[in-house]
Amino acid sequence: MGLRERKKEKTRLAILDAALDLFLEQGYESTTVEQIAGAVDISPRTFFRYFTSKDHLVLWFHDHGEEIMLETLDSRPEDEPAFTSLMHALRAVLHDVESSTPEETERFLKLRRLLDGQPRLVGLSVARGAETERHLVEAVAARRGVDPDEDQLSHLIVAFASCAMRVGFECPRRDATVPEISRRMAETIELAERSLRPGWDR
Amino acid sequence: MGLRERKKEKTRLAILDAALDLFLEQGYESTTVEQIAGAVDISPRTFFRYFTSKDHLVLWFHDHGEEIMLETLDSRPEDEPAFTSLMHALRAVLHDVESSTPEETERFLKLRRLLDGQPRLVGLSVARGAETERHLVEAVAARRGVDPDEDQLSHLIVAFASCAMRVGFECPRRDATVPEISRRMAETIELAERSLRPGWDR
DNA sequence: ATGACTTATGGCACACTGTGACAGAAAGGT
DNA sequence: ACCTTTCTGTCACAGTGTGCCATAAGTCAT
Repeated sequence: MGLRERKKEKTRLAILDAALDLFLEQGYESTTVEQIAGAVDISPRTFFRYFTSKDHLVLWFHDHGEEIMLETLDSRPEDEPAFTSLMHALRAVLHDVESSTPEETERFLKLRRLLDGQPRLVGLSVARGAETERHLVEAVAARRGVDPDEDQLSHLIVAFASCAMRVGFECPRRDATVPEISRRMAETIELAERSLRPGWDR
Repeated sequence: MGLRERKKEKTRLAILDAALDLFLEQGYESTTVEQIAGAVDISPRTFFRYFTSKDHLVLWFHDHGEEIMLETLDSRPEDEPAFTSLMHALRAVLHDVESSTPEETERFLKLRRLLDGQPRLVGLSVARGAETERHLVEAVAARRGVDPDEDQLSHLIVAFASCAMRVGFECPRRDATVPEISRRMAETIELAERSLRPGWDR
């Protein structure tokens, strides 16, 4: 990994950190790209080369999460019920958060604090989740050997799973620590599994 | 209802119709507010007095739907399980679409065609749905006599319900008629109810 | 009708996001 | 050192969305 790439990664994280701090300090809307760029000493134009939009900053976490979910899904046994596999994938994301560096953890918590009670941003996040769902539906349909366009159950399985994820992540309001979030998420997963009829996902 | 209000309503619908047609014709992104305003002979400034944003055009349906759902929820017996009530609320929305005027139906179908396969717009719609969910959670929590901040099950009930709604609405790709959509939605509702353990929503 | 009142509209200036194009700087390879 | 590739800043520009103010249209008296 050359100097170039290392520098880029450093810049990317610097932008992200500066932005999160500014957002938490003065609010998302009232922070401009110009301010963020100023804080890390780059031009606004360059900002848009690192993040395609201001919104993209808030969605940074999703890209990573989606990757982990798809990988985990791939590694689960073929004959495992799809919803169970998805819940494992969800736990894998959680585990990744738990085992990440302090810097990453802090970013994650800052983002959570930022989202908390800001419908506009939660909306963005949910919308991004819908995008992820499309990929998951394809993976699930492939596993079940059906056409994703025709099979409603594949859609429902993924939709229910991402509901559980969303409830688990959003529910714990106020400042929370990673262990607290983790516990809460585990509770939600259990609750979801208890709510569904055994074998519903075939 | 005075002349003023009638005129306003007429303008609002004229804007909506012109916008939907332009969107379907040349795409959402490449249609400007200026064009839409031009098509109905108002100034761009006035456009923003009818719709707070260009995106708002796409969300027009939600406002109505949310209203119906909350009303229906209110009219259901107190002791009915919450998820069942939500499914009834969903059927009420559907019924409203079925029994609306040809103009309204056409708008609905155009909107569906517009959303179809446009992640950006589906995202908007989903994000708006998250907003609705917050209101529904409050209503459901009130019915169940719990604090919405503490009770995960209330969140899960609403989340599952809105999943079912989303799957039902999105799933039928391609041009569809209202009866087809309706049938599909009924299927989804049944599927969702079959998937859940009886009494899970207490 | 005439006038007074309220509300809707248009026009203007403006801030902000996001993009294309180009020139110069930085890094990589030889 | 050189040349190539990639990154960066600057500039110009299109588009969305808002505040402000003057004017036009509607409402409601008398």
